[in-house]
Amino acid sequence: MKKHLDDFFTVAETVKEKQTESSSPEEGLSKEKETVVVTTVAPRNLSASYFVSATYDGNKRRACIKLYEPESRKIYFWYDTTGHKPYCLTNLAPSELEKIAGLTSHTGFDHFETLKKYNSLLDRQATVTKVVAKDPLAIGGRPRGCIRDIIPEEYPKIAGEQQQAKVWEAAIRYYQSYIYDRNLAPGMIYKIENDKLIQVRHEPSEKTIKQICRLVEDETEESLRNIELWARLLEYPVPNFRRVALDIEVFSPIPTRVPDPQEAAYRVICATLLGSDGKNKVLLLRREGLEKGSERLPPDMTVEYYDSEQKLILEIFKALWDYPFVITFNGDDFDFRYLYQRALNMGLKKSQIPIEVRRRVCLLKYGIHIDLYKFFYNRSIQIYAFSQKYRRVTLDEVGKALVGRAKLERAKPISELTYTELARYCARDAEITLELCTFDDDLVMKLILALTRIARMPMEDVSRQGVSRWIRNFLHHEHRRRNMLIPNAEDILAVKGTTATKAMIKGKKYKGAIVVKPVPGVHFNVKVMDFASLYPSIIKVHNLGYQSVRCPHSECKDNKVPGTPHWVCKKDRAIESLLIGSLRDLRVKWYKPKSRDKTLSHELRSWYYVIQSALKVILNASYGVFGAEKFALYCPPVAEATAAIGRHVITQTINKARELGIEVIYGDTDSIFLRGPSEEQINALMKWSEHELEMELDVDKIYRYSVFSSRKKNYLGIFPDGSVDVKGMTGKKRHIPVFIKKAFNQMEERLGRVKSPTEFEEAKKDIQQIIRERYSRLKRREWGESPEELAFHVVLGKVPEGYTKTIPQHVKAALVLRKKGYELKAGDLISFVKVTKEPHVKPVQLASNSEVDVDKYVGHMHSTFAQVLDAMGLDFDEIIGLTKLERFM
DNA sequence: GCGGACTGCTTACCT
DNA sequence: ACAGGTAAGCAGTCCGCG
Repeated sequence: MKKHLDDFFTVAETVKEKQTESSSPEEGLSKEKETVVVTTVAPRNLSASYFVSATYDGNKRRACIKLYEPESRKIYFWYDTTGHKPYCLTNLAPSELEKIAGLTSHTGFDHFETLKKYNSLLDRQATVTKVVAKDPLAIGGRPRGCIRDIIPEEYPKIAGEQQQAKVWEAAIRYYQSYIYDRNLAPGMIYKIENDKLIQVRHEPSEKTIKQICRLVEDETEESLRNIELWARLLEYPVPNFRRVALDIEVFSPIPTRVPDPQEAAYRVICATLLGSDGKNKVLLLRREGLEKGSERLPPDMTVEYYDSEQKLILEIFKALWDYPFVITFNGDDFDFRYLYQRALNMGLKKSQIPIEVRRRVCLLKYGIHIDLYKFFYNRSIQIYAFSQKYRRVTLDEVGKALVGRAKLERAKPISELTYTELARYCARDAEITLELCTFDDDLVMKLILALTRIARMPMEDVSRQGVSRWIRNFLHHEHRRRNMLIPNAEDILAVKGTTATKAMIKGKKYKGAIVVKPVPGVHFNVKVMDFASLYPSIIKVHNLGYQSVRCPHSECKDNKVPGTPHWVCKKDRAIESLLIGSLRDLRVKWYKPKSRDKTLSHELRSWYYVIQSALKVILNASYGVFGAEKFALYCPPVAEATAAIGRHVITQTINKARELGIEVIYGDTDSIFLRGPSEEQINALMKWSEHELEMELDVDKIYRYSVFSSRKKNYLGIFPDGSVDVKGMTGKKRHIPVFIKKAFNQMEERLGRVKSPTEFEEAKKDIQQIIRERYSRLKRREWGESPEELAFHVVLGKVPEGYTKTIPQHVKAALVLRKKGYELKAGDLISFVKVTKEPHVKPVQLASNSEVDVDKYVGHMHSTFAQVLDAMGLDFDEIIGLTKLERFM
């Protein structure tokens, strides 16, 4: 039954039919086109395999699950055998629906079912009609004539104002609907027995799950059950992913221009296939007059020369039919799209192409395509999983930051490289790509798998979509599991309304967190306490969710949210509160400590680290999504209530600290900075928080001393080991010239050596000396051969034409570059120097030392150091030797 | 016509 | 396409000034 790869082409059957696979609003319309189904249909019985993806097969008209069998390391397709069909729900009875023109006669219509669902917005059972269809496109996805549009459009014509027609759950992708209804768990292990998909239990983890449940025993029974469900998902082992990294190079007649994949007008001249199984092959296209070159290639690399581009591409395709996982960096928008179009251009049949091109993504017919560009582009991943280690999402920058490997420098355009230069260049890209998903014991693959399990979505989707989709999906799943109607966003908004508080920032929807004005000065022996996951804790403890905030019960209206007109339900637990609360508890009480537990095996610890990172990413976004308009369960009062309770919590805590005689020198959102608190005072505050607020307040950091000016979000903290925590200081910001940063770093180093107030006085003198020295170097114009170190580096937030209101300096510099023939995109980093002549900026590449505006740089030094000097009672101008009178002139 | 006070825009950062 | 709050620099505008 296990078909060998070489048989694929023979099994492939071409079916001329409307393409009906996975309709989705995001992907828009599928054009009528010839589709090919290449099947590796699972045998009637298949051993334990990982559920890695799900789709809808338009030809078979059934859900299709992709299973990765870790022994053979192959993908098998299992097609639904339960007869599950796509549907949507409506409030109209079948008798009413039958009157609607074009509904029961719709070609995709199947039948009606009447059922009961719980409407959580109104807290009552509702009778709804399930409109079952033959395929998902009949429900929605076409521009006109979908069941979900016909019902609200046609019904008023026959019924007038009597009743409003409502449709629910019509925009859920079919394969997601299938996953929810069958309570399937993507990322988990299944086997096939007699064509039935059966989940496999992993016995060794049962013990662990009992342990976890004991750990959180204080919770309600419902929480406990929910925690157990999550724990079962997360405790399962991870497979080894057999994968190949792919990178291609394309000829381009214009060196600065990347060929357009829509046209694929130029030859594919090189490709690298680098497998996790040792495959390491560079494919080169023979071209006239091209030199071999003298570069040495790695000994384990095989180089193959091709006379025909078609053969080269077919060799790539062979790998795409073979590997269960294919990794690219930007394959969605370039490599796969280009290969697909190029293959069509040369007359290959779609059945010979292993790629499925959609509007925004490129998927594989056989395996799973992970586009790491999309994954690393995800802001939450960037910030919370990789703590901003990379800023711009380029292979070079992410590679350097995470695996310490940069792209190869290239002196010539791609098209002019010799064979060996080209091979090395392309191979390096593939190496970085593969390493990005193998480093730290497959961290990235494991992270994607953990998120797949939590979010209940296919690996392809979870690696491409944002955190709001992940959260939406696990909440949707929970709705279905509990037979709850999934509300429409506009209904939530209509019932719950908007916000009532006034934001500090113009244009924001509601008031956010509190930042306490710092006490300026140098404070020794500082302890920083903070609430573990403040907002998720609030959501958990205060039962926040769209159904509970402003619930329909009059008896709950006295349960007010401080500082708002909102109230919270006292009767029913909101599912967001339950689920986010469970995830919080699991992270804080189990996964985070376990990820540091040295008694565990390295392997287990690394998996626990991955899970705690995945949970961190989700928890950090779990409050924000409720205030995000695009979130499917958008509910501004929930976000507003969360922030309001947060303000209440921090102010109460500060008050209590003062009551206990502790001096609070600063605080931001969920943290308080305490000067010289005693052990007893700390303990008293922790106990109070536990009892009064039901929140865990812990000592997060200890500073030997800290340095505050009067600025918020701006301080230095010196740890006991002498390392320095720098927050918000200009001297550390990415855009500031290296020349200024160097002096700032010197100062930082000096501060790290200070152990006592007496020593601090010594350091003050040295710091003044550091500043004086840098100042006079600037005045003497001693910064090196070129003004490189004086360059500011500012990211272009949008294309230069996008700046209509003002033209900031970096844009002015960018426009100069453009004139010189540079191509500029949003996200590009512009480096420029401040010069004396109009328009006072110049791209660093074009600037010379003589035109530098030294006084501007003195000004920048002034403001950079003022942030620290203010705290020390020093003045920049006095340090550099200006008298008060001179400053005036 | 000019300069200071002000607002708004933009980027980078903090939680 | 998770949120709001803060700092800083500059662009552009308004207003007073015999």
